[in-house]
Amino acid sequence: MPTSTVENYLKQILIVSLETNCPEVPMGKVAQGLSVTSGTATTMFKNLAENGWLHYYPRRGVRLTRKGKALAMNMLRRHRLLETFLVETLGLDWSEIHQEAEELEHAISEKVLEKLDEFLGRPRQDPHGHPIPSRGGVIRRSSTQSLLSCKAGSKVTIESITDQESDFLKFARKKQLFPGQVVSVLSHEKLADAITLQVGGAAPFSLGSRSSEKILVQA
Amino acid sequence: MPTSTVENYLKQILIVSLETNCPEVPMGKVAQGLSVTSGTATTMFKNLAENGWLHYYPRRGVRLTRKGKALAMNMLRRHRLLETFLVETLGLDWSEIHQEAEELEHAISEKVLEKLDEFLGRPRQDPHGHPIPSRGGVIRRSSTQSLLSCKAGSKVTIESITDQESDFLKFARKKQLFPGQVVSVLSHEKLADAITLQVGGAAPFSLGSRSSEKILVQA
DNA sequence: CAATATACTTTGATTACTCAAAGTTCTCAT
DNA sequence: ATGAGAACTTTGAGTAATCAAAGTATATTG
Ligand SMILES: [Mn+2]
Ligand SMILES: [Mn+2]
Ligand SMILES: [Mn+2]
Ligand SMILES: [Mn+2]
Repeated sequence: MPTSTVENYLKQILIVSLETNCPEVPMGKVAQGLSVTSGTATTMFKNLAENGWLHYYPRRGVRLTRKGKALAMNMLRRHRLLETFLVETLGLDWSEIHQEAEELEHAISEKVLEKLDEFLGRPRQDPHGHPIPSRGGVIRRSSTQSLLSCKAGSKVTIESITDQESDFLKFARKKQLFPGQVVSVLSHEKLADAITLQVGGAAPFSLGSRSSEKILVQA
Repeated sequence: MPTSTVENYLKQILIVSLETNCPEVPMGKVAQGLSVTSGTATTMFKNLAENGWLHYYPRRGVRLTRKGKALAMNMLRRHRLLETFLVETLGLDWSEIHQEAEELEHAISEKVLEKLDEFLGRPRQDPHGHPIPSRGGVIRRSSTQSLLSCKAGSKVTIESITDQESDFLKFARKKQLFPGQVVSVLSHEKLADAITLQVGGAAPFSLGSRSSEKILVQA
């Protein structure tokens, strides 16, 4: 049985590889995502490789094995189903559910997970708009476009918010930036590093590149 | 923050002290209940004492401090609310929920617990008939009478089943032995170490002392 | 009261993480 | 091509939890 630490590493590796569209993930991204030192992650990588979860190519990165990817997908499924449960059933705010799910995902059994999925009506995305992997480990491909890549004058629909920070999510909700919302891009200044948006009938406002990158959209 | 190991030790100590009606709990009962060696429990006791969770009286036992008892009661509350959720909301069988709750109790936050309690309608007992402590750590006193202490000819109501073993619970359900059921004690042979029961219109059957001790009843 | 059994404690070792700090390799810009 | 900096690895040490086995105190019982 994998420990919860192993589960967290594998899930983080999968998340980075989905984000970058590349199966090989550098050590630094994983260490940063898990808030551990680089030495810790290196040591762990050797361990994970020894146990068949991934291939470790020193100074180049890691790549999940079939077994590692299956576990990582399952963790993503757990995490996102739990987030959905916390919002839909218990009524928690979407800005506070990530940390809760981060713990619960390791404690829930396959049996309870299945019952939960059934209870929720087999949802296909979580409250942040992220796709929920199927029981077999298949996941819908996410959009490759963020608000940052939108031209002035375009009108797009928000697919997901890729930041789990409570403060950012609270801000996003206040500005009506959540999955399903339609956004008009009023201007996009490459040099000023900012875009100006309008959502619904509310007053227009601007986002920097850091923030607009976090919002994935569909043309 | 206490680790989940600390939480398990304190909860186990509380359970034994409630069962025996005595605040001082011997090391052996705790080690056995947690399936660790006696040396491990001794080492842990010194640790728990150093951190103010309990008083340790070498070779006599331990006694929870106010702080330790508060945490232990909270763990019992978590455990029993989770068991209730697993049966009432997700529809798991009462014979399989204990192990699930044993993990989940450490992963759930106070905030989620409160929402869960509200969602469940503030239940006062779990599926095995055990009282659920209030948020303030107050618990209903359990019955002191078990089926073993019942005289032949008496008719009693089952309050709770004090064994969490899946196999025993499956057997109990099959024999209609669960909280709320009315049982007639047909005979009680002290020397043969057995009682004969009848529940509802079903055929009478016998229980040994080991088993009948596990079923608490109200006159 | 002594001998024995029971309950408990101590000791030394192991596992699974973690960090800080020192060392190594690789990349890239001059 | 070289030297500076980034990215990565190694080393040594610490924490929390566990066990087996040896040692000690207390209770039971002949
Ligand atoms: Mn996690
Ligand atoms: Mn999410
Ligand atoms: Mn537990
Ligand atoms: Mn119970």
